[in-house]
Amino acid sequence: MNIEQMLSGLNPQQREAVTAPDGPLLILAGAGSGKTRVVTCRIAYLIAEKGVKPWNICAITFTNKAAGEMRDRVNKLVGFGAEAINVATFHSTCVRILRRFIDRIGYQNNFVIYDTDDSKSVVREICKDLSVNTKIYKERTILARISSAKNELVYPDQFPEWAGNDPESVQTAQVYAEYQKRLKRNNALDFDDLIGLTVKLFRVVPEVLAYYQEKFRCLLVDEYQDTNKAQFVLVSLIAHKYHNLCVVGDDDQSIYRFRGADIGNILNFEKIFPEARVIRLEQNYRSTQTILDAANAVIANNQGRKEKSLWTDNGKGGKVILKRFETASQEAYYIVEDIARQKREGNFDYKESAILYRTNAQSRSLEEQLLMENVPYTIIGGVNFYARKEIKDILAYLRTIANGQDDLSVRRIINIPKRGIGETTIARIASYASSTGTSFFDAATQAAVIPGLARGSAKILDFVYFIQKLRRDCAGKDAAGIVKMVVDRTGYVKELEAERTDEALDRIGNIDELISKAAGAAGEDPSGSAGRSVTGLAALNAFLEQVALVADIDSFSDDADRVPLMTLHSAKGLEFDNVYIAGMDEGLFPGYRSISSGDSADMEEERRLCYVGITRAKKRLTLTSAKARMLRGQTEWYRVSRFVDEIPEDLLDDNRVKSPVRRDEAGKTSASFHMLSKAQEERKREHEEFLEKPFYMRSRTKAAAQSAARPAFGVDILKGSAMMGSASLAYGVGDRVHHIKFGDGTVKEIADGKRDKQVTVEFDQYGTKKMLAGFAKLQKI
DNA sequence: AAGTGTTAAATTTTT
DNA sequence: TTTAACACTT
Repeated sequence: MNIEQMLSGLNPQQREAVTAPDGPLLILAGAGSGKTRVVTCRIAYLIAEKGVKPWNICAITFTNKAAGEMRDRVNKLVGFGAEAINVATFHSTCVRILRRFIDRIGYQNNFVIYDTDDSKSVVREICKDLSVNTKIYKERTILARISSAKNELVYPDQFPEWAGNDPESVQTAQVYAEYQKRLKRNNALDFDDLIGLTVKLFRVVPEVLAYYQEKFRCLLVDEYQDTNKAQFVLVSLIAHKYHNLCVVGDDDQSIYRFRGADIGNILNFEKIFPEARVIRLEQNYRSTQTILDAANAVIANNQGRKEKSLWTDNGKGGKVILKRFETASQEAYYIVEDIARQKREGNFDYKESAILYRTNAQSRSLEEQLLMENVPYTIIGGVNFYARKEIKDILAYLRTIANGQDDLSVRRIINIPKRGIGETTIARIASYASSTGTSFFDAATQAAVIPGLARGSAKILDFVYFIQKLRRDCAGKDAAGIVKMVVDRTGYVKELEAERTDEALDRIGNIDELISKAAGAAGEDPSGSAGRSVTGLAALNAFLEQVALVADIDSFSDDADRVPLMTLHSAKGLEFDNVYIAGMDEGLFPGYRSISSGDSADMEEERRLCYVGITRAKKRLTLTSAKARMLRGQTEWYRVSRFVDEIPEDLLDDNRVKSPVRRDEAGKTSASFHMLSKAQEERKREHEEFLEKPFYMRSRTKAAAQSAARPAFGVDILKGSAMMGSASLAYGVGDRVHHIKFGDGTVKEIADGKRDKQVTVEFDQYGTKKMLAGFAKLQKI
């Protein structure tokens, strides 16, 4: 594409950013301001106008998805030579560097990558071995502290000084040191090591650094607001020679502080690079002005930020819709109904209507409702695909085949499927391994000579031979073929099939997916020499490499017309015509932790998350809230989120009823509310007064919590609106009924549901629908 | 060693 | 509510 043409399609600020001369450049890109476009155009500009060689450009993102998108767009823009540009995530860029040079700092180049689960197992083991009291010092906490130390480039020897000498830190220091030793022994790196050890490599081996300073002469970093200290240092080191560092980000969208992201990196960019040029992109091409105004109003309540204000020349658009419900299921019902209606009326496809929420737990009630109404959906996130048990089992096999040094994987599968190898046997092998200084697998090879294993050694050797045979038989197979072989020969799927449960079927489905992912990865040689398909252990290694660094969001595509459900975090970087943010409740969003932490930085991060959510919407935004919802089995009560109050009223289409008598969504069925006896009314009032105080401010003694939920109305009144209606259904199977939206129909079935009766009606116009009696508002005709 | 049952415990967000 | 860790039984 012609560069003149390309530039003429940009607004002045964008053009300035694209054509800015060499030197540090900070692009403050508000939500929807065409950030990716600017980055890709700049890359094209550098190549075409500045004579920069494609292989001297390195563009770094956080997710594979972002990298993939950037890759596609760069390819289109640059054409010849584009494939030589490094477009990759922080982690995969580091892996590539380490695969090549990590032996310079005493590691092996064929290391494996541990995920958080693996790390946790290692920590658990260490705690056992060092007899750490995990009642006081939780494994999770220890792991979190190790991780944040690594994010700050604090290595084990520096940890005591860094952390202090309170008992917990002393304990953590020991675990950290041992953890690092074991990882090394297992030839493994965790996620944080990928960054941290690359930095170490650069610091310890100057010629390697010098090599990359030359190679990545032009460095571009996306989502810079999410970088942590280690990533900052990494980038600074590489950019130190040429200062050609272009960072793009939005401090208002920094939402990963909890895992070490340091918003200071972007806020202080100009202090660190005094010659930096700063360009603000404030024109938004995504949303309506009303949505932007709402977002601006919310984020304005944050202190530590770069002042900026988004605007658009899109129209004003409709107001932000705000709905308040009694319960989470009513909230879900409304959202699903509304999505269905938008689809019916031809306003928005399912895939254009996204449901966002703060916590994954909230997806449940929404999912139930979507199922009930037969609305297709996809949930993004939750348990990472590669964290699922069955997938981890298969992967452990693959790792064992690829590299017997990874004790964790070997031990994971040594008794899967059951081979009669128990804990004591494993412990014997482990101690033999550590006394002889070999890996667990190598020790197992010697089972015959391990003291105390006389009887069990045959089983061990069977396992060893099994693995060795698998290893030999990899020859000539591609990754998918190898996965298939493992699945077949272990009998993994067969075993699941025998279970005959839904869950087992699910797992089989996941394994099939793994195989097709492997098939998709086939032939893709990560070192670049495309075209030649790889087989055998090389193919296996390539696949394992790919698999280690993927997130769920990476595989999200909007091919199928399904309603996407995801957390606000996952939604960052995406956009939808019609967005619902569910659970706008104080205590849920913002979460009670950030309310009670006393650290305003926590609240500001929540607010940024809210800002991210609002700015996902292009045309229509709905915020919903519920008075009460179930949280781990208990009903908790919420008032409306403060973020809602931060939106000016004139931007809101607000259904919060101001009149004293509340009519809930169920309309007539909630007449039950008005049939309470005087005494009951009184108790309900008392209860509500008590509950004025949100749950997270009440004393948390068990007794108090129980008496709060039980003696007064609590749960009953919640379920009541639905249940009381169903206790006396005015219709039965075979009756003709009328529905306010679907018109007339015949009742086909009435089934007892969890909360309510589920009525199946065959409507004359709209076909068969299943609905909850309490909400359906069916009238006998 | 494997299966069963009990208890406790925990819940943000994920490259 | 759901999950994981632990103890106990067979």
